[in-house]
This record gives sequence, structure tokens and C-alpha cells, in this order.
Amino acid sequence: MQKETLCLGLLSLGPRSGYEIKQMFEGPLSDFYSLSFGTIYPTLNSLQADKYVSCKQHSQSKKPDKKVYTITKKGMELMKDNLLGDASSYIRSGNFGDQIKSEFFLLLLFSKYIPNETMNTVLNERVLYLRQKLEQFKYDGPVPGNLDAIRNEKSVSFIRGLASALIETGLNYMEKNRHLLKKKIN
Amino acid sequence: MQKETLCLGLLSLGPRSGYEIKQMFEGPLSDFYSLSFGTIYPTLNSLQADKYVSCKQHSQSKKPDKKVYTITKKGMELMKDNLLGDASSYIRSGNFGDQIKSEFFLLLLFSKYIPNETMNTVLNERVLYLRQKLEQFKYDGPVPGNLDAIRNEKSVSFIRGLASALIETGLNYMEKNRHLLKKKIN
DNA sequence: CGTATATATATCAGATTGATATATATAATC
DNA sequence: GATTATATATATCAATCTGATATATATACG
Repeated sequence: MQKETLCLGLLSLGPRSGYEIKQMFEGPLSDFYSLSFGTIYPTLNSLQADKYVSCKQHSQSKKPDKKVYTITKKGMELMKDNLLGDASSYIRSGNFGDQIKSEFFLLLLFSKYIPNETMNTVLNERVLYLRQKLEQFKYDGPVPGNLDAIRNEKSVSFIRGLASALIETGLNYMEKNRHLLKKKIN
Repeated sequence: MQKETLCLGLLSLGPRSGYEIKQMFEGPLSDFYSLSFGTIYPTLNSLQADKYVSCKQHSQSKKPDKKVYTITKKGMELMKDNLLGDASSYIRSGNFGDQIKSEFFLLLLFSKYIPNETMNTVLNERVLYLRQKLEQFKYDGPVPGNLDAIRNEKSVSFIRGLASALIETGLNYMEKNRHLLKKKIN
């Protein structure tokens, strides 16, 4: 999916600044996708130049102006067209996997070269992290205003349920099988 | 983890060409990490220049020479040092998540803008793909020679078991809950 | 009262990918 | 028997993206 389509999709949930879009990537989307500021800001500028979004500057006392972008009718159309195209090429491509870079799995893979004690800490920290993630995905209380819209998307309930189930499976597996990674001699 | 450490780690399983290292990334490692040719070949050249690997050219009738790289004692030491450093900074960083770019989850997220029929195909193809993956992870028969070493790593049994459990959970969840994604009206 | 973190945009060097070039063998399809 | 597609094998590079840095201020913490 192009960065343009992705930004338009997020703006379809409501007007946002570039900073707030980044917060979505660092918050609820962090486990599925991310874009850096270096991609987000230029993308918003080009979307604005082509009238796919409009922009209102909210001057804030001495902080840089907050530029709040709103998706236009033209932008909504481009987004829907692109999403249909993306779904179609996803189907045609035959490539249904995700792109993953996992430092954790690389450390596991080469664990025989890493002291037992160190690997133990790696696994402990990963377990702690996953427990936190699980709580986050199950948490149903209030969230900051700019993250509220994405939270209330119906598809997000589906995704959160899936993520919770996957993390629970992962935690159970790791607790039952981590002894398999221990080396006899260091 | 630096590309150098990763290539050395894979060469520690046995001598390989750049092409064969790429095959490892496209095969058994594809769900955890990947590097492109544009990264692998220059990395091998620089590792060779610094004597972390040695290289034997196998001239093949009219195909480009196959350059088979072997990790040196110096290379083994660098790899172990780097792995210990990587594990330590993984622990210190506090960042235990994986880097993921999932076209599938983006399509789910924006599924309300995509026709039911199209999303149905997307989900069907993803399910088919996951079933294939599951078979691959559970398959215990023979594999091509250059992928044999990684297959026989003890840590890989752990990883394959984990992957299988996760995919099974994902498949079950999707089959039970995919109706939640349907829109009433298109 | 200094330090750390949060808000907010912008830029850019450096790293990485994805595509392409080159050359041949082999398998599949028609 | 001819054509097409796929696999082997390395190399290069434009286009893209990230991660770091610059700039400026507010707020919370001890």
C-alpha cells in the first residue's frame, strides 16, 4: 500500500496533524505497520498540493503551528480507488505473507553462541513485553482523544481479538518450551 | 543486528554462496527476516576484504563463477562478540517488539471501504496461504542440501513449533470471527 | 533549578530495497 | 520442435525510507 493511501485512510477517521498520525503508528498500529516523520510530512505536503487534503494552521503560542489536515471529497475517492486496487493486487500477487524483521528471532536462531544467562534475560524481557502488549490489546478503557477514532473502528475489534489470541498462544508456548533452548555447556 | 553479523551467523552453519544465503532468507527465514541481493553481495565482499570470511571460486561451465564463502576463525570471533553485544543492547533498549509491515492488516483496517466480495477473497487467500505455511512448518521430510543445516539447528525446532502454534491460533480465530468484518450495505 | 519528556515540523545523510543487466541451463507448455 | 518460464549466479543503482538531528517551547519531576 502506498504511503499516500495509508495517510488518506488514517485521515478518513478524522482530521489529524502529522504528529498525531505518527502517534497512531507508534500506538495502536505499531504491531502492524509504521511510517517515519521523514515519510509522513512530505506525503502530507504532496497530498495537500494535489488537493486530496486541506490544511488548517492552528497557531499555538510559540510552539510550531499545528497543521491539521482534513481529507477532501477528491481524497476520499482516491483512497477508495487505491484500496480496491491494493486489495486486487494483493490477491493477484500471490504474496500473502507479512514483511517482518525480528531481532528476537535472530537472537533465538543464534542462541547457541550466546551465554545461557544472557538468553534467559532476553526471553524474560520478551515475555514481560508480550504480557504488557496483551494487556494493551485487552484494555477497554478510555484512550487519548486522537487515538479514539481508530479504537472505535469495527475492524479494530477483530484485529485486537486476533492479536490477543496470538500473544496468548506465544506466551504459553514460550513458557512450556523455553527449556529447549538451554545449552548443556557454556 | 548488523547485516555482517547475520551473514556470518548463517555462514557459521556451513560454507555458502551469496545466492544460497538469499535462498535461506526466501525459505526457512522468510517469516522472520530478509536481506536483498543488493545488501548480501556487498556485505560478503567487505567481510572477505577484512578476512572474516574466505572465498573459493567454483568455475561453472558458462554460468558466473559460484563464490563459496567460508567463515574464518577471526569471523567466528567477531560473530560471537557481536551477538553478545546485540543481545545486551536488545535487553537495554527496552524495545522488544518486531518490525512489521503487514499489507493484510492494513486491508483489514480499511475493510469498510472495500467491497465485501473483494475482502472475502482477500481473507480466503490469506487462509489458504496460512494453511500452506502451517504444512511447511510441520513438514519433517528432506529439504534441499543448502537448507539442511539451518533445518537441523536445535533453535529452529523451537521456532518452528512456535510458528505452527501461532498459525493454528490465527486460522482458528479467522474462521470463527471473519463474519465480524462484513458490512451490511455495500 | 536543572533534567527529562512531550509537543510539533522539517530536513537529510546513510542504508536498503526492488528492479534491472548479463548469461546459461533446464523444465514446462504448446 | 519451438517457445516460454523458471532456476542458477553475481553485480549495480535509482528511488525510497529510516533514524538522527535541528529548532523551539511547555510541562512535570525531584
